[in-house]
Amino acid sequence: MASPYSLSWADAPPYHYHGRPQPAPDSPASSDGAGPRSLWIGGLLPWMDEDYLYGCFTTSRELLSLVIKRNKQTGQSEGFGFLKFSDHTAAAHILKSYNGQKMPNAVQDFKLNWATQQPAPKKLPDPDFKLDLATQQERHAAVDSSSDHSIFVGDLAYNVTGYMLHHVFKARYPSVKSAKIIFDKFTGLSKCYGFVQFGDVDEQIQALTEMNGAYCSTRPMRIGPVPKKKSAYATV
DNA sequence: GTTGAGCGTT
Repeated sequence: MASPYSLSWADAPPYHYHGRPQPAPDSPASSDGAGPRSLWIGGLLPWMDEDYLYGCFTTSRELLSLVIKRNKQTGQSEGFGFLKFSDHTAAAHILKSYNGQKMPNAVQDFKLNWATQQPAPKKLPDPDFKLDLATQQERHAAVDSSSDHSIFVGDLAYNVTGYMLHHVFKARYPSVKSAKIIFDKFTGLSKCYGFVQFGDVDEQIQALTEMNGAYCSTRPMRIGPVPKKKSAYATV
């Protein structure tokens, strides 16, 4: 008999193991390694401390430091932190290979992005600071554009990850850009719903009807339109 | 039954 948990279609992520020793990062021609070197990591659960994160990235010798932001009064993790690497290339590699992959001993995926650089204390901004502004603008643009062509996916099983959801939709709709599961910040458990973002509006509309009732893992999904995100700030 | 998450200290 087949295992009820056969999730072969949501197989292990491709980039998870870095078995080969990597060349020393001491290449003097580091001009091509220029650029941002800090990553932001979010979606952390309260129990995920520095040791846990170091354990996640032991294969990266370019990881210089790691910090989790904590509430100064309570000492509780604020759910995000920063990873600093010795060069841009290493950081970019970690971002690409880890982002969206499943976190060890947790149900959720790594949520990584470029960090906004140090909040420039009381100095005049360097010319390099433009880079940071550009990065920020890119990020905001990405957020803004993420509101279009999304669908709501409910009735998900608890074990469905963003990776699985993405896979199920991407198989039918090539324009799928992203899929995300909403997790409870404190328990880390799935809230059993998520969002899938399409690049093509026609595929979005098709999916609204075609994927309603389709199975992901053990349950039929319920598809719905996404209401406008609460726009706290009017476009005035 | 269900409608979202985001950037630090020296």
